[in-house]
Amino acid sequence: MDSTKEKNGNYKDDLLLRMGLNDNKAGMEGLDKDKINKIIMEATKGSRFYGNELKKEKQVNQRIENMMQQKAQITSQQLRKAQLQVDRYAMELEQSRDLNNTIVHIDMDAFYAAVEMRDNPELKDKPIAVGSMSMLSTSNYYARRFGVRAAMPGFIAKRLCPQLIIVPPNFDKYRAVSTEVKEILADYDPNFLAMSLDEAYLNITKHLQERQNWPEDKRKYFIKTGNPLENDKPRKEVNKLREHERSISPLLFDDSPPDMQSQGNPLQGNSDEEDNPQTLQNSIVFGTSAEEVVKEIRFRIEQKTTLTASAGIAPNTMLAKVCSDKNKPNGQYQVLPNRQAVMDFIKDLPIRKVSGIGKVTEKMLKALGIITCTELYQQRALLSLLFSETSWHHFLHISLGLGSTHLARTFSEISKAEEQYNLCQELCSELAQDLQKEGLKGRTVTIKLKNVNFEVKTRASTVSSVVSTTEEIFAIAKELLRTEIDADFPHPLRLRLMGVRLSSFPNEEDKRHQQRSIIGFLQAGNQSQSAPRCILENTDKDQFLKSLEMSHKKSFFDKKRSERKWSHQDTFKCEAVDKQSLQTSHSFQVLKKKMNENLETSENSNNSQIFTCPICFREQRSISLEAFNKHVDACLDGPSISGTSNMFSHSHASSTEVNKKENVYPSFSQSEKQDYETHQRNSEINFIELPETEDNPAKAESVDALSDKHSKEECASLPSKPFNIEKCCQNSSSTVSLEDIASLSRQESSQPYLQALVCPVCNLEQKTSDLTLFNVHVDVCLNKGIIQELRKDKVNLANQPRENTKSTDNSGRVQKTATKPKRPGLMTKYSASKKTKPNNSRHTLDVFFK
DNA sequence: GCGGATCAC
DNA sequence: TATGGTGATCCGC
Repeated sequence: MDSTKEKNGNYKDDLLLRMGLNDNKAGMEGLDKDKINKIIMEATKGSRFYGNELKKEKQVNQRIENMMQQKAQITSQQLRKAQLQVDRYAMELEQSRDLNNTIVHIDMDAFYAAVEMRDNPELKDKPIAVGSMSMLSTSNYYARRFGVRAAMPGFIAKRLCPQLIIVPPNFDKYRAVSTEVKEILADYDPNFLAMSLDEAYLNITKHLQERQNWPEDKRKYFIKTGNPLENDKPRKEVNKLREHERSISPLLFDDSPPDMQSQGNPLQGNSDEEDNPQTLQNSIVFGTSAEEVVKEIRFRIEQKTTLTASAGIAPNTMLAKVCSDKNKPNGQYQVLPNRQAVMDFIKDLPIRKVSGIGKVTEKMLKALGIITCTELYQQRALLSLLFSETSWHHFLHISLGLGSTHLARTFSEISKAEEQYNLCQELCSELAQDLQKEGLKGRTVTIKLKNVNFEVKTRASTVSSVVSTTEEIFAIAKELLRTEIDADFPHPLRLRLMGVRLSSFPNEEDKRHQQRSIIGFLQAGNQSQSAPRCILENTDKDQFLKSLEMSHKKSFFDKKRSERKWSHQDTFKCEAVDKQSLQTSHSFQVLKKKMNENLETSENSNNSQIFTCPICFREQRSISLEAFNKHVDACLDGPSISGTSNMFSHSHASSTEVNKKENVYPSFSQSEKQDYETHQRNSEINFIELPETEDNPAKAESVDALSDKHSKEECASLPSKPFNIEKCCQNSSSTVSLEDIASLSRQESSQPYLQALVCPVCNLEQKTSDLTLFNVHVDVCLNKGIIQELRKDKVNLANQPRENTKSTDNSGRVQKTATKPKRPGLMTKYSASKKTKPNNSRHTLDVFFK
């Protein structure tokens, strides 16, 4: 939603600068900036609101003054030290740069206003805003020419534009439209992350991979024509026709830079001839590239809702968000997944464009002469001395063009026995349905439990006769679960994942059938027959992935700390029996087929494969696939849970050290690294940084903060506390000399990929030299397909804080509100401290979406 | 821990 | 006439 932060400056940000503002030419229609500012100031000056704004500004100015004083005291020696420290971290970040994901940010154009205009043709070609005289939520582009913006009070807007029509918000309607859009988005990423009614992130990496093999008719869409039979729909036919015309207009499809096509996207196989949608008479075929996918998404949104969306495509969320703004409205933009493209894009980007940089941060950085990301990077050493670690880490991420490469959703653990039983039952029900579809019955019920520390347990029970109904399966699963709950009593089981599996199918037909599935691969080593499995993760797999990604940078202790904290959210809505679920089901079939193909390939050529067990992360060299599967099953089913856990953690701790080694010896060959890592694994846990970190809570705190910054583009609060250089230097690894760092700096641009590893599951080359990341990939390949496809929205939606929650508290602090819904009567901070009278004309920019 | 500041929508 | 509401994090106290 367009809120206070809008492109050409924003309403509140400029409020205090309006007195002396000058630039800007007059628009064709509407007002020039001078005039706008004048009107706003006249309406504002002298008000209590204005007084408060002045007060707040003073505080910020004071902060800036303090900062400048601190800056004046910094010695050149301090600065040099800081530079080393920061550059070391920058190199770590650079090394972990992940360009393998394709993230899309979708943003509906002037959403509320667009909906109102769509449904009331009289509003077309008129300046409108949604909201009240007290506050506007959004305005259409016509009104924006008069300076009418979101977060502006309606009465001021009226002064700017007397003919402005203010429409009261109709959230039910917006929600309904939003649902329509989200149904489309789910086709491309069932785990998409909705930030509000009009904004969402998608990770289309997987979709792109699958799409490469799609026949044309799967990418073909018919253009809706003005069929009189559809006139019963509320929308006016005239709109449809007009929108249809626009759907294939250059505006929709010619919005990316010309160089985009030629540079090519590594994710796409057969690109060129398909890069432009082929428009036939009444249909349109989209290509297989990311750009084409996003065009398709936007086309479908427009066809379905007659509303337009803008989109950004990039290797991470931070960039994707900025991109979606670039060609707004009704446009898209891509930053190609290579470092140069990212850095070029970032180069002159004003920091204020980045999500998380608000007006205060902007102002403080501006005082240091920092406006663009390049300047942000240039001043990195200084920033590390003036800002908190959390903040400068965040800044460094931004200035390197880094951001989240996956869509983290957060969930709370499930630790109440009752909830666990309920969950279990639901999973059994789900499983029973799947079994029914497949016509299967089995004798062995297995539950899989993963606790908050990622320790995995599987417990199975085999009965004498086959079972298949919810009740039958649950009866067995419940007992297995009860045993586990009882075993930990009085401590609760703190679960983040639960899965139920049925196996031991009686006949060959079932066996053959199952062997063709992904599950067959997973279980082939353990049982001659394999099983459909229904897994629900109460934390998103991506979240898991995030944690693992982070792990190689974090000590054992830090990892454990962050693992402890998972707040709660899931939003993917599974619609009942409609087109949606059919498509989902279809995509599952595709996945299964693909996995099967990969399996065959792997089997044919597995003599020389090196597999990495996704559970213990140990490499299994030169073994057969069957043996590998046996190993995985042993890991999964093995009784030594703590052992598994240790290996898990240990492996990551080792990887951390490997990374350090890489820093020191960047020319390490892959085999040397593997040997090194093996050695580390075989040696004692002395690389787990537990004692050091425990003794040094400040560091633990900081590493957590770092993980926060990795995981999401968070707002950076700006304390005036200087960064403690001594402590930091002390904390840095003593094995890295300054010369090493210097030599590394020189190699900054050298090729980081030493050798490609081949994933044993998807059989695709993973261009990373980082074994941990590779293992993460394998793990995801193994689990994600099943989880994403079979996971249903079991989490009680009523318990969701709200859909656009984007934050996870994995900082180790006590979580206050994330998992439980606020009670309606609760006094909010705002109403308790400031609000003087109830606001009856309440309207918000975002609303719970369920 | 709590409350203020910041940020997002 | 009149300048939102809510959730989240960070940080100072």
